[in-house]
Amino acid sequence: MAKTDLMERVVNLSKRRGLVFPSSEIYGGFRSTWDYGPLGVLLKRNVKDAWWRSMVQERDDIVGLDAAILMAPRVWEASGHIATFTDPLVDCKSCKERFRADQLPESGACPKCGNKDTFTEARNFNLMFKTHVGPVEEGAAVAYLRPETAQGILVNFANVQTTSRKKPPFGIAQIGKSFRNEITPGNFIFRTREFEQMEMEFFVPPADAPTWYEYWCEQRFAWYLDLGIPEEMLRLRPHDADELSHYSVGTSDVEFMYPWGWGELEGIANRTDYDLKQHSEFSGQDLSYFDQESNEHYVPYVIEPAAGADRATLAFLLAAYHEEEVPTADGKVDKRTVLRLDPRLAPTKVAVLPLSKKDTLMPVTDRVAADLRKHAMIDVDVAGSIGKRYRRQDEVGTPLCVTIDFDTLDDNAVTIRDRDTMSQERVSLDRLLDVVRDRGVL
RNA sequence: GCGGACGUGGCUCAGUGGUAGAGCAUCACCUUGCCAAGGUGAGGGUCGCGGGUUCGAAUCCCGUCGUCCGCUCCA
Repeated sequence: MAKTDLMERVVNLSKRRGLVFPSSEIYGGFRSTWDYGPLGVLLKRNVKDAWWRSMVQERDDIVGLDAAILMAPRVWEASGHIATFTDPLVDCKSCKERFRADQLPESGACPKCGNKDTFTEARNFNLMFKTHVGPVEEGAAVAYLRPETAQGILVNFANVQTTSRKKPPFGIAQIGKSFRNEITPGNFIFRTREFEQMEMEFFVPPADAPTWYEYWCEQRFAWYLDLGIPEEMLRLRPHDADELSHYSVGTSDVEFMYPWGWGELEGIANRTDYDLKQHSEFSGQDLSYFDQESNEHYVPYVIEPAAGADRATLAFLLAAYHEEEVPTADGKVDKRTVLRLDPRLAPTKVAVLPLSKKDTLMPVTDRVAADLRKHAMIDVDVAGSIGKRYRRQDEVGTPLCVTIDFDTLDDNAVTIRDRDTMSQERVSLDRLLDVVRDRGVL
């Protein structure tokens, strides 16, 4: 399939099957905003849950946090966001090129048109959303929507460290919304002004920072592989020195082969002790750590894997989308659309399908559904032919279908049908949960 | 922000001045009973939004919002 088509089809499927809708659609939409529908919210939640599980639940050196989106404005002065998030920009009226006003002397005239003094007034592009706290819009009451979740973690370093009794190396993980007034959002949910981040700040002794940086690059790359993204669609790209952020001495991006080319999925940065030192200075609080063994104070270095939940969701969708040809009963070829999502990410885990919606099959259908429901998101579908219902489930990536037929009433068994192989297996209802669990679906 | 293209029912699209159509999808009933699209019927759009021209506009003009592509930008 042509790559340009893939994006179109995934956007189309998202709308058609209730994964992602344009926000405020009945009002004509609102740029850069998207709403996750009934299936989309499940998919995205599964992505976040998988991240949280690997970061927090399955480790004893990382703890969680949920910090406020609104923070003291001084936080952003200390972090450097107020200074570096604002770019005065001008446009050349002749050739339409855009320049940073503070770099005009270097760039001289437009390379294209050669004209001078044809620039528009400098306008400030502040990537932070500004708002006002309290009823009066005064300068003193200004506040910002956080442009990254990281600062909520960094300013809580001492709180978390003392209450959790963790010692470096240890990390704090957080999932939450961030906001950036991007000049050019686009590519569906890839770049939006409101987005959700999955960030973890890992605090380490300064000397160990390079080692941990390498470690997290490998870990994070492996996470995407483990959840089903093909290796050829992933790469780890170290930043050149001139593209490093103001806080970083080393950054690598985990990039995904989107239909429009390689694009960032996650960035792993060595933020050094920049943030903690800045916050120490601006807040007046000591944010160093005292190491009993070496008997010395130090400000930890921070290794930060920062992932985008929306980008990851999009990547998993793109990687999972397949259209394939299957033979029909009468020897012809049929097309089926299937999302080959890892079962851990699939919005619906099991579909319960009575072969007939005649009254005789409904009581047992209800019982099976009630049992499965306690363990996972399921969908009961009684409408249309059984083949049609299989296709419906394939299209949204449901790993398993449990089909109840008239024999079920006699043998107390059902048919389990697999999304990927389309194979079927007869399973006793007594063993149903175990079998579903064995398939990695629970 | 600039340039170009586009915006018709849930989806894909036809319809270029005389009050809107198709396929798919959805729902009901029937049929079928393990891999979609068999039958009958039903619901659903005033053509992104606002304004203008006209006796009359989805169809022309202006504005606006949104989408895509290319720039620009992009911690």
